[in-house]
Amino acid sequence: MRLKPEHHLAFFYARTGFLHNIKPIERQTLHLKIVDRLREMIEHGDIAPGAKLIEKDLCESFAVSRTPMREAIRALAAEGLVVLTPNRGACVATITEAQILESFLVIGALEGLAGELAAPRITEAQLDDVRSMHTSMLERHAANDLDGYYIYNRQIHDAIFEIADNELLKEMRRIVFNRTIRLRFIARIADDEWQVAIKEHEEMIVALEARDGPQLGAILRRHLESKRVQIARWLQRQPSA
Amino acid sequence: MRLKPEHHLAFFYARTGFLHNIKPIERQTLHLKIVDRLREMIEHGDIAPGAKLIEKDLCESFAVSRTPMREAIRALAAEGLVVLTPNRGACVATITEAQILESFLVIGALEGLAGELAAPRITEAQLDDVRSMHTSMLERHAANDLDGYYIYNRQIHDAIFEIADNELLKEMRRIVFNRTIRLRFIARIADDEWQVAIKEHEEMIVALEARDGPQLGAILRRHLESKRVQIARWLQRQPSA
DNA sequence: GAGCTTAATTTTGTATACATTATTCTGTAA
DNA sequence: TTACAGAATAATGTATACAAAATTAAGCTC
Repeated sequence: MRLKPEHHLAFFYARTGFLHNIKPIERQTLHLKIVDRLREMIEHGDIAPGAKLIEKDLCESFAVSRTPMREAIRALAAEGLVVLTPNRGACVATITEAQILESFLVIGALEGLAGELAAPRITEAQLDDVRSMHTSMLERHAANDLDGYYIYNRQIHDAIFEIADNELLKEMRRIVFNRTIRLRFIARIADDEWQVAIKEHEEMIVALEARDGPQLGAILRRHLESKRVQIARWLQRQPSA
Repeated sequence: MRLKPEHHLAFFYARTGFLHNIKPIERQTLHLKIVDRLREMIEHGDIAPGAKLIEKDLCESFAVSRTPMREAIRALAAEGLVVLTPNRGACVATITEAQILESFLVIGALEGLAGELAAPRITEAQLDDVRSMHTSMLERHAANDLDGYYIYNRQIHDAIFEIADNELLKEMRRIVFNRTIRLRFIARIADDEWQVAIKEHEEMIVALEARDGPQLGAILRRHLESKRVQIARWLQRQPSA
């Protein structure tokens, strides 16, 4: 049966257990290092959404005591990557279909602003870089290499945020991404949607060359709206669970 | 001498010290309660930007041990309200003029999206509520009551985010506000700017009545841009430090 | 007194111990 | 078997103890 929007995408619920092949962590400011490692593992799906984080297991896996581990978990909870329940510990945050679609609206607003700011500021050198990424992206598309395509696609969007030169804006994007990034490891684009995305990227280059902020902002908002619709369709296609 | 954009608004640097008149904290899930209290104190300016958070002092003030206090500080650091330096503890985050202006750009993007989403969704009952807040706001303006004006102004903007019905969007706004809220306790609006703000609010009501999302979004982006310019002027006017 | 070196103190970072709350297991009754 | 009660276990929550780093103070030279 199909998942309702209010249902979770965490299809399985796993106890953490002892995790193998974990690099040891150097002493001092442990909690920051643990935060990075746990975030990486959560984003990469090594720890499933909804999985409970058992302090003891994680401590043994990382070979640290509970003090820095708890500090790390609290920090991740403040970021929204983990959910705390009093006296019942922490779970990896789950995300509903509705929340995924919500997040694309927010990312659209952020990318739109990034575009508005970036276009008037871009230097010739930066423009060359973006053009080069764009060319590489087209090559990956021609080779039907979706993973490669995504890498360059991501580079272009990252570059726009860099050029926009607004630290808070980048930070907000990072936070939103943190909560939806797992999806990018599974969602595949359809061919016709891919064509549209390419076309929108062409328009972005034109707007950048024209240093037209409002125009680039509008294109990016439209681009993210396309992605949102694409994800919505992909979720529709998913077979159940 | 004037502060350069890269200089901090934290004009004084205070050691925490024992804080008096602190309500005791009930046991269990202490760190969450401490987070709330510390956040409140930081936002209200009871602990100055740049002030170092001495664990021992804070623990004595709140009558808790270092464990939950450290967890709380780590959580606040993840929110960006506090800055950690390895082996040197935590300071209340400072904010530069440039960062303040950056934050208004981001808030503008978020409010713009909120407007786009809210206008097509608003019910007659909700519209009546907003109209009522708007009327109250106008009254406070007529009475030259700036504090009262800000309360209703805030209510209207909150209402638009509520009607937009996007949890992540609200969360992002909360995070951005957390980092700039201290400013709202000091920045005063000039009379002509006040007039402009009122006019923009009138337009917002019209767009809401027309259920015109793009229009409301545009107005809100412009409204926040006005605020940004207003804050920039206010910062210019500040006598030095 | 200024500037440096070094010891004393303070503060942060980590590990462990104890208290409290959840969860699981076991045995019994229907 | 199912349902429940209560004990046993395990997990989280908090406090304290110890280690390492940073800061401050003291002493010394010039």
